[in-house]
Amino acid sequence: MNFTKLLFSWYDLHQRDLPWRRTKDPYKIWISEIILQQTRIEQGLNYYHRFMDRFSTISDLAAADEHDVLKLWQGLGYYSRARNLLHSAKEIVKMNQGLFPSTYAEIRNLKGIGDYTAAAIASMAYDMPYPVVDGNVLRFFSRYFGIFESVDKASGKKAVLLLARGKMDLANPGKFNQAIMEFGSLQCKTGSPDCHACPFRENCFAFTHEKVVDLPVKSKAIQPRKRYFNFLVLIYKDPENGEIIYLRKRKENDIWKNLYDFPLIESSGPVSQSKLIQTAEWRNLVKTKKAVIRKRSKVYQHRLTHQLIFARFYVVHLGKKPVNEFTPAVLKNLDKFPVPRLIEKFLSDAAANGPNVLADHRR
DNA sequence: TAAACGTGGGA
DNA sequence: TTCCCACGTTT
Repeated sequence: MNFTKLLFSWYDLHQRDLPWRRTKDPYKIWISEIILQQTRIEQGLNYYHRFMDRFSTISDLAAADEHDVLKLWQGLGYYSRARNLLHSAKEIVKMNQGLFPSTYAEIRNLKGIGDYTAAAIASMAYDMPYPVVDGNVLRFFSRYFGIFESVDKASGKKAVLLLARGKMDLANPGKFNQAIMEFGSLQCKTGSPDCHACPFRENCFAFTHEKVVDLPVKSKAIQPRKRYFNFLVLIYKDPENGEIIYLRKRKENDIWKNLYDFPLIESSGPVSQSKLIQTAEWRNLVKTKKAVIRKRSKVYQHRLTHQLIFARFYVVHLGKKPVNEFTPAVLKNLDKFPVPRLIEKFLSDAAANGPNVLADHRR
């Protein structure tokens, strides 16, 4: 049996029924691919449904506020994916009257769409023979062909891409691509691949040479940078509106761009409370003498790929209305703002731990 | 081209 | 609990 036949008979038995597999709509495939890029299917599924309910067409998305797109994306991480989706939707409306482009080159040109996603959309929506090379395909083919170059380097990926082109079923590019990724994901797994029941075992280099555990080869992980965040959760009890909390929109080219957190004093190492309140930054943020530190949180550790963040939250009740550049929000509207997981976690802890420290009980 | 970009599953 | 790792694109 040839490669495609083996693959398809495996796929016909094992494929999962997922909404984006039942459509040829390039918009739906696009959205699902972007969500699934760095996200597991189980988690991505919910986001996909919510996204489609909220933005059912490209024009709907193009007309959205970035704030709302980020809010919908909250918790998924890699927020540039959401910003790029919006950017490209606007581009499609402007350049192509809202019609999704239909050539590989045009698709590939959209912001947020790289080699993998362009191939996925072109093959699944239009049945064009562009092989997808995602993490699953890299793993499977590096084992199957015995590729010992690092698959997270350009040369290793290129080698796999060339071999994938040779295997591609030109009659069914969409099905071939879905099948090969599903195979890598479910059968040729990272940890303990099910070689015993694998239809390709006889021709698999790694299996026949006992190199399954050695492949694929990856470059070594990088050391995360340590950062120390001292957040100031400034609360002012407004006579009319109740507690106001001050949020900061992150603008710089840094993590969580365009999401919200709190006024922040970043330090080069851990800082004690007594040292912190002596700093110029603290005095600049807490201008009034009538301020009370209501709570100092535990240190939250938040690990990103390249950063290890140690965060502490100081809940400060201000005695008088502050004048500052931050975004005021009443407590009940807090959940309208897109925030990173770290902030979400702090807020839910604050709400869960007895009397809400964010509420001002003084009279 | 190497580094940046987040989160969560699972060991 | 902590640690390690997976997942594509951009710059």
